[in-house]
Amino acid sequence: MSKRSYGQYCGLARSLDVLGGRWSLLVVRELLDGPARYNRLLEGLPGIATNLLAERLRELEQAGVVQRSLDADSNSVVYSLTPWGSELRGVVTGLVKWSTPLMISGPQSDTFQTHWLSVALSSLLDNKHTDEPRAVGLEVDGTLITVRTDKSGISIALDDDAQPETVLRAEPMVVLGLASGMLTAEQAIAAGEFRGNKKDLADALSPG
Amino acid sequence: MSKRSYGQYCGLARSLDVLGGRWSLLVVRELLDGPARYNRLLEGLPGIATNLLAERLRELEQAGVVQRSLDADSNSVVYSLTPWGSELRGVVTGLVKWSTPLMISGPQSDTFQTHWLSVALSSLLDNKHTDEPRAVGLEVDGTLITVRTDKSGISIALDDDAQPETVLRAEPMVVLGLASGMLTAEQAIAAGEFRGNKKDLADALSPG
DNA sequence: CCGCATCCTCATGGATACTG
DNA sequence: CAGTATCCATGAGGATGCGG
Repeated sequence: MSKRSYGQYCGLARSLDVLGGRWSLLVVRELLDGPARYNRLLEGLPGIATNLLAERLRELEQAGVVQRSLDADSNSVVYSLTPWGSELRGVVTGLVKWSTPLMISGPQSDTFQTHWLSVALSSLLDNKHTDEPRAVGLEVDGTLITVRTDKSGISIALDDDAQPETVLRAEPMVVLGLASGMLTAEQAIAAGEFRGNKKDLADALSPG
Repeated sequence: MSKRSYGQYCGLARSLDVLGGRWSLLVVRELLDGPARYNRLLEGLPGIATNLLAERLRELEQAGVVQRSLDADSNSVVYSLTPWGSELRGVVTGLVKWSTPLMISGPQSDTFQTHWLSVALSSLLDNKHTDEPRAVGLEVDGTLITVRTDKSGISIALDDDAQPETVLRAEPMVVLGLASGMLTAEQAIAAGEFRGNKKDLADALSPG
């Protein structure tokens, strides 16, 4: 029991032996957005100490959650999730959904990064679908998020070059409130500046 | 940021602000089996320090995950999950499923308690159903677990007074291997002692 | 007994400096 | 850029005490 394990033959305990360390699941969250280099992870995890990130990456690699590879072009280390690690998406999604009450209230001083919203939106809207395909833009914190819905489901894209007709400029909390169903479309619209078609926006973001 | 928060406006980070502390999710696991008193929780969480359990219970209560009530009969404190706390079942289930590779191999020295198996079996078999209702018994570590399947789904019961026709006596790993599909029915049967109908057992525990 | 609170020790985490 | 080394602060673990 050197590396402080719970020492229990229980699925949850063994999962937490791997993922329960501080920052571990947040590292997984970053990598769910795709492979990333060390410094990119540092930026996405404000507050983490450099030694801790290195340690967590080593632990997760040894456990088989993360794999490191060498990018041929830049000749630098790239981290990504293994197939088994990618299966954590459902758990992360579940926690994001569960957190909705914590997002509506709570401290305003927390830092915010736009790509975190893409995880949250994927989670909250994951059973959303519409007969007519739509592409709606959200301008949050200077970044455009494109939400596409069709009958097969939804997809979230950051840094997309598409120019959707409808664009909402709003605060993260308003977007989350609308997506989680805790704000009505009218309340959300009243809280933001808009260009384009407001109804499209409400349709795209109201949970199915 | 007094009580070490991640300080991120992100659903996963805020969930972990509440649940990420050591032992926190294991406390939730214990309470998913039903309300419990302090000493019962201590027994179910071997290795936890008494002050830590008290602290975690206070934190979880303040966050709205756990509620404490006073049992009228025994005049003692009883802990249970709030409705919001109960919504963590899906997350716990997801982690238990994800942990399967960790359960097949790994240290044999870990402690084991039968009621942990009931969480795991509920998770692994949750989409199981059969046209003809069955009740199959598993004798593990001296305790009888009854697995009932019908067309509406499955239910797991501990300390049941029912006497199912089929009873398996097997090691936890064998039960989990069969339930997760990592062991075939033949391999599982070869590894255990049996009374009754082996086929019923394999049918009941093979994932649908 | 039950439900904690206190005290003490040591492992872990956090901040910063530094290096190939 | 991708980490390692170092040092200090904090939290976990274990024993014990204590009122109800």
